[in-house]
Amino acid sequence: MSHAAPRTEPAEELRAVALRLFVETSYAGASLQQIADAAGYSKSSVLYHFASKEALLESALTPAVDKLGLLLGGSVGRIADEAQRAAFVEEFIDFLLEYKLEAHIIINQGQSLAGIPTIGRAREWITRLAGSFGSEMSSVNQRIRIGVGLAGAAYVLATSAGDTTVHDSIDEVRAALIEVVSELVSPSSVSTISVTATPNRLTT
Amino acid sequence: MSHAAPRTEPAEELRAVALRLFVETSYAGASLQQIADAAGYSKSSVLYHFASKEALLESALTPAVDKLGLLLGGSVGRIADEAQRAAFVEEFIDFLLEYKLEAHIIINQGQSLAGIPTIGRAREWITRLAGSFGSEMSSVNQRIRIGVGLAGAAYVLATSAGDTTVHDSIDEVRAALIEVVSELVSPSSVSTISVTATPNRLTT
DNA sequence: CCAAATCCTGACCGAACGGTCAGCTACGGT
DNA sequence: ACCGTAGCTGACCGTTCGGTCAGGATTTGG
Repeated sequence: MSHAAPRTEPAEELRAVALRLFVETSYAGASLQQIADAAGYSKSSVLYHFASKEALLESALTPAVDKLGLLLGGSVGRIADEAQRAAFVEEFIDFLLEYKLEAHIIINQGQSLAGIPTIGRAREWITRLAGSFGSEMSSVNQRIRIGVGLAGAAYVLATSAGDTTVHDSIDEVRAALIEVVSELVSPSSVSTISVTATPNRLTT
Repeated sequence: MSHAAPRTEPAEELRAVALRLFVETSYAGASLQQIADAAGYSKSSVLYHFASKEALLESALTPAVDKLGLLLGGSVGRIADEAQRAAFVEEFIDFLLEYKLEAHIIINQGQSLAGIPTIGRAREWITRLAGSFGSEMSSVNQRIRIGVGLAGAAYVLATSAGDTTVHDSIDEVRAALIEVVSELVSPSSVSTISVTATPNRLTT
């Protein structure tokens, strides 16, 4: 059955192409025809591999949402601890780095796509995450810090992925994001960041 | 005159409804029929007031983009100064507070709508803004701080507009946003931020 | 060799899209 | 009374949408 792998699996390539187009144009704006053309297949072929446009979206998002559930399900109660929170931020940034496009869709189009099961799951996880942060101190200030940090980080990553410009090293971006989000989430103790902080270093 | 809800001018109400739907669903996802239904008019009536769907979007965004140009055009050179940068952040947050939905569209759908003139103008302004920030110190760290701050602030505002839980006072949100974005943009001088009470109430 | 399964496609469908147009009503100016 | 115009609408047009279906290739197993 699985003798040779001549090229990347069609379903996998379709997922990747669809994900890209769902971010560039929106889910509603990206048509099956565009996805098929971009992947080099016919529209019928797309619907052979995936029962519907919605199924294609779900199939493309499922790995990310599963990992999100794993990440939050395992450490949703331990965010209160100051030290472990830093570790969580690092994990979360890595999650965003791995699933830039998926995160972008969930964040920016999550509201209108809340009816789709996988999206709904993701939104529940995020709500639970926000709740575990807010249970400790639910001041407006704290909530805004968390919102700006997480949404801002996700946006910067997802946009840099689809856009031309920046070709910074991933490690640099990762370190900077971990630093700034840690600073936002835990305002008091910035100094305890174990990541190499490079303040104001010129690249050229 | 025997219509159900409309008290304001038809064109103005159509702009408002369209703006809301363009954010909730995307520009591509919101149809003229939906907009017309939501506003209590027929699709033909929408196209009587606005030449096309694109013209409707432009008409709805123009005030915000004009103000953005005014804001950036007048103060693109003084951002380098540390003290005036704080004032600029305050102005910018007020801009975001006044034009939440418009900012959300420009940020989240700007890439796919770059061909539309008004959107293009807005994106040029933002590029110039980022450039004026980056000219001083273009480290990866700094660029990410700015990106997270501005995008995060805009996202938090735009989402809170269409979402639940609005019991936060506007002034509280404003103060918190100004504080956190100032902290992100000017990492050194965090301690003393004087938030002047500027009336951000303007009838439109 | 044949049958079954896999992959892929063009032709086609009803619905919805953005947009055009002729015509309706209401009303102010003369 | 008349007319012009502003506001609004239903009917209609061509196109594209997501989705169905029958069937052409190609491979595989017996």
